[in-house]
This record gives sequence, structure tokens and C-alpha cells, in this order.
Amino acid sequence: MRRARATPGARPTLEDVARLAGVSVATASRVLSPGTREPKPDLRDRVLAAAGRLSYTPNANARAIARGGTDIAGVIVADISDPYFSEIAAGAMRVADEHGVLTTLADTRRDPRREIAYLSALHGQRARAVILVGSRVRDPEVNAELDRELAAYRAGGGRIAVVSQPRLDADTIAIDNRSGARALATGLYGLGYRRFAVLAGPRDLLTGSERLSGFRSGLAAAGVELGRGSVVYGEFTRDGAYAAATELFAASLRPDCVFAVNDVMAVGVMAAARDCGLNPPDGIGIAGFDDITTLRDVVPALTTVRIPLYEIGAEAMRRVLDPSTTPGVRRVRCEVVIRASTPRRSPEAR
Amino acid sequence: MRRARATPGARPTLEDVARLAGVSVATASRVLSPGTREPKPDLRDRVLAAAGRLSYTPNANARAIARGGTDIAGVIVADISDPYFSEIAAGAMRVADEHGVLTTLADTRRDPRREIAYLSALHGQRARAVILVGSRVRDPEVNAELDRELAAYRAGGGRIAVVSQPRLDADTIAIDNRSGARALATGLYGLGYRRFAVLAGPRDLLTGSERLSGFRSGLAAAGVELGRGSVVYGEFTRDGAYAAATELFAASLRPDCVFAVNDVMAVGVMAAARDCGLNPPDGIGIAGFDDITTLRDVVPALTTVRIPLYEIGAEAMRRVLDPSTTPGVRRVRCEVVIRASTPRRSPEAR
DNA sequence: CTGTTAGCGCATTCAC
DNA sequence: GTGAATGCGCTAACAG
Repeated sequence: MRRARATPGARPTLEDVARLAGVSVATASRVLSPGTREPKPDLRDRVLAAAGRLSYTPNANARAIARGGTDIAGVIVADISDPYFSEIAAGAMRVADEHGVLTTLADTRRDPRREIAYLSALHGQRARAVILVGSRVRDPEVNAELDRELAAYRAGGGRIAVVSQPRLDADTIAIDNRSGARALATGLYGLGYRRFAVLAGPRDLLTGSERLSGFRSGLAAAGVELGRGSVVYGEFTRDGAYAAATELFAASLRPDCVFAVNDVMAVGVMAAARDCGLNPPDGIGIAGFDDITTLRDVVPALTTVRIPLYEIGAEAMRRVLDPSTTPGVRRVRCEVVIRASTPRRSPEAR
Repeated sequence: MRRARATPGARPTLEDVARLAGVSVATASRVLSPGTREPKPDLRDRVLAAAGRLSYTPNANARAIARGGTDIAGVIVADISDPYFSEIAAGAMRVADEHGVLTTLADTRRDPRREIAYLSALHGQRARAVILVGSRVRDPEVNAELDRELAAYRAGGGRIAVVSQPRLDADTIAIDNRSGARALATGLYGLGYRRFAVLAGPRDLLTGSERLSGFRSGLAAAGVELGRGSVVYGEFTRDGAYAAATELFAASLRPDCVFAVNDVMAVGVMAAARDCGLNPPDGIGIAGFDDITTLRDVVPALTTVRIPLYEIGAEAMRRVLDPSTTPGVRRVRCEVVIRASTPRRSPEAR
């Protein structure tokens, strides 16, 4: 005899529904699982009614194990409270929703170790696809371990996409940080700026490095060099930038333009400039990167490099959800947007 | 004879590990499941080695069904790309992570129907707990359906918390919008403002309504009324506010202070004011609500009402994850923060 | 301490 | 078209 289904706090099962409807579990399953050829209307209705009366909700785990797969996609980001990531996540979740797949979002708090741990957890969940978004790092050990985890996940049929740098053995959407930064440098030079400083973010993050090196090469093409002391590393955050910029402004070299490798940092620079008695954009131009929506109305309007964040997230999700896409590297171009934070600098002011 | 485990693309199972290690599945399970009393070191090592060689990753779904529960928490937000929600989500995910539970985040795109659908999906996933973040609505039908789904979920042992208004039959963290807005009104009045306008967000969202009514009551206490035409409803977004404010400034009534019911909207108002030839904060004060981190450096600095977003998310997650908390309503106070966007208004200017 | 076995809830072959 | 039986991968009694 089977265990009585009297236990309160226990969820109704398919068997309960079938019993109440007076049919077999097979029939109940057929009614409740979309896709199968549905039973006769009268049985159908009875099953539906029974399910309704019981507030039956199919156990997705059981379904997953019976079918050997889930309709879950994972998105792993470095910091969801950073608009850069939340916009990408929004785009990805939008597409996932349109495909009827649920998204599990994980926040690594910028710890590569946690990135690996989450990927493994998602693998355990048998997520259909995972998107890794966030700067790659230099640490070879971390990369190796991540690659191993990636391989295992893919071996099991998981689809994966990476948004950032093509450093991993996976389908990746590469943001063209380098050429964007280079174009920005060229533009700023054209506006008359000559003495640059760069807030480059953490040393080991590729995103910052790429933007820095692109910027540098753009400058070099114009015959300008970044003097020593004019590149400052620090946290990828507003506060990190504020601190670094304060230090920068206290030093003797007087830049006429500061490039922060992302918008959030640029805002920190602007605050620091003000607190140092400067009055941006007078005498000091400030530029960022990303073109974060939330920051589009700051004054003076921020010169930056626009990245189609939302669309990138959407595209990444589309790729992992579509079985026919062949993994590869898709480069996304960025677009320089000159705004009021870097006004033309008159020659005599130099 | 059992099916050969040669199929490529198939994930290794516990049985594979056990066979390779030369032990029973039970032993393998014990080694691989933390918490159980571990077998002898030598067996232990063999199992671990086998698991490593196979890149074995436990099937969380099977584990869930065998144990009758998961370590997944759900967070349902209205719009993850809105800093308000992403900060709350960040706080919640932080706590979840500390408890070793994965977070499934869902974005309703401000559609209450989707909120219900996601709750149901999370229920199906047998998530341990779910947090609903976002304004409640008026629509009684939607509320009833949501309450029903909530009841079913809870009946199955799920824990639930709501962040916003105590409108649902569930543990809730209520943000004291009303008193926060009232205090803001008082403060603005004290600064010399007299002719107010309010951008109230969508009509059916409680969050906006509460802030509006609180503001109104604060004004009333000072003997000021909101004239007709000075309350404009619209989208809860920057663009919605921009449009509404533009309209407002085009009308004949000349407010000396605009209160937007959230910061993102306030930024839109500021942009609209500028585009209408006004020069905030000269002649026109602007205030928001939330004190979004990303916007803390805008100029002029935004007068607003601070809500401990991150902490609220963390607290909500703590509550649902801790079995001993008794459901109830926890009110969170807000704090008025006067900044440069609402400078003292000299009497003669009135 | 280790192995055997019976479910967990559901999808799905296979007979009827 | 419908039902009975099997198995998905794992955990937890229960034996040994």
C-alpha cells in the first residue's frame, strides 16, 4: 500500500491529480505536458480540473531528470548592481523569456573563483546554456581551471557564450575595447587635448588593459605619449576612481584630460575633480567608456564610447539558445560619443 | 546487463564514478555529498579521483527530487536594469550566496502577469524561497491570482517575502514611502518652496501613489496644496519623466519645485528642465526618491529620500532563508537627504 | 563502515 | 486513445 497523501505541507504530485481525475498517471502526464498528443476532451477536462483543485504545480526537477534536460539558462556577471552588467543581463533575460527559459543569475562580486563555482553549480543544475559576462583575467591558473570546467560542461551538452575577450575556448562576443579606445584617443586629440591621464582599473583585468592599450596606441598615432605617473590603476568602481583621481590631481603633472576606462569611474573622476577645486569641463576634460543609460543625463554630459549592452546580452542569449549557431568570435564595434565633458580646447589654452 | 556508458555527450553519473572507483553508489554518494559521515580515507580518495577523472558533476535535479528540496532562491523584480532593483537584488544575492543557495532572478518587465508566471515557475523548480520585489498594483483580479499562487507555493513549504507594500498575504518589508515623502515635503517647504508639481509614475502602481499622497499630506500640514494640473502621471522611467516634465513646463503653471517619485525620473526632469531653457536649480528645485548609488554624483546633487536598498534585499533574503523568522510586516524608514538640487529659496524670489 | 534497495515525481516506451 | 511498467540520477533507510 502506498503512503497516504495526507501529509500536510506535501506538494500534490501527478499521481494525486490522476487519482482525483480517475485516470492513469500517463494520461495525466499527457494532458499536463504540452507537446504530447492530447487525450480526449472529457478526460482532458477532468485532469485539468483536478490539477486546478489541487493547485498542482509540476515538479520541474522531476521533469528535468525524466527528460534529461532543463529549460534554464545561466547568466554569470561580475556585479549586478553595476549598470554595465545589469543592462547586459536585462537583454539576455529578455530573450530567454521569449524562448520560455528561466534565467538563473549569479553575481561573482568580481571574484574569478566564484565564477568557476557558479558555472559548476549551473552545470549541476543541468542548465541548457550559460553566459559568462565579465572581464577575463590574466591568472593562468584560474583560466585553466575555468577552461576545464567549461569543457566538462560542454561535454555534457551545455551551450556556452562569453561576453568580453576571446580568451576562453568558447563562443564569444568580443567587445572591441581596443579600437574603441583608440578612436576615442584620436577624437580627444582632435579636440585639442594633449596631456592625458588614464584611470585603468585593476591591473589584472583585461577589459581595462585593452582600453588602456587602445587609448595609448591612438595617442601614439598622433605623436602623443602617456607620461610616467599618468596611468593609475585601481578599483573598477566609482569609489576606486575617486580615490585614484584625487591622488592624480594632487600630483604635479597637470593633465588636461582624464580617460577613465568606464563611465562609473568617470563619474568618480568628475566628483574628485570638483572636490579638488577644478571645475570640469573647464581646464579638464573627462571621458569614460560604455555609455551607461543611467548616466546619460549627467552634466556635463559624458564623452564616452558607446557599447550596445542590452543588445549584446540579447545576442549572447540568442546564440546559446539556438542550436544552429556555430561557436566563434563575434566582434562588436563601439562608437565614440563626444559630449560636453570634453569641449574643444582652444590652442592658446594649452 | 546495463547500458554501456559509451554514449558521448552523456554526462557521467554517480554510478559511473562508483564503478570506476570500485565501490557502491552509496559509498560514492556519501563521499560526494557533504554532510554525511565520510567513508574511510582510501575509499574516499578513490571516489574523488574517479569523479575527477570523469569530470563528474552531481545532478542537482536528481538530488533535489531525492531529497525533496533544492537550494535555490528566487528573486522576482520589475526591471533589473533599473538601479533600484539591481541594488536590492545584489543585496539578496549576497546573502543567498553566503548561505550556499543559488539565486534565480526573473525580470517581469513591469508586467504583473509575468510576476505570477515566474512565481509559478519558481514553484515548479521547488525553490526554497522567493522574494517579490516591486510595487504592488491595484487590479484586484491580479492580486487575487497572485495570492492564490502564493498560497499554493507556501502550502508546499515555500517561503516567501515581499518588498514593497503590505498588500499581499505574506511576510513583507514595507518601505515607508508615505512618511518619507511627507518628510521631504516638509523639508522642501522649509527651504522656501511653495508651488509644487509632482511626477507620480503610473496610476496603478502603489509605490508612486504612496509617495504622492505622503508628499501631499506633508504639504497640507504646511498649508500648501497641489494645484490642479500639477500632478502628472506617466512611466516610471527616465524617458517617461522627461516627456511628462516637458509637458508640465510647457503649461502655464510655473512650479518652483518638482518632485519626481524616483531618482531615475528626477534625472529625466532635470534634463527636461534644461531643454526647456530652465537652469536648475536656479528657479526650479528638483527632488527624487531612492538615493540611487549610481546617481550620487550628478550635478546639481539630487535632493532625495534615501532607502537602504542593498540592505533591504539582504534582509529579505535573510528572512526567507531563516526558518525561525515569523512572517509579518517590517517597516523600513527612509531618510530625507537635502542636496544642491533644491537650494534655499530666498523669500523675495517667490 | 559499506553495500543493497526502495523510492523521489515524471515522461515514455510498450502492450492493450 | 489509454494504462501499466520502466528508468532518469540520486539519497536514505535498511541490512550485513
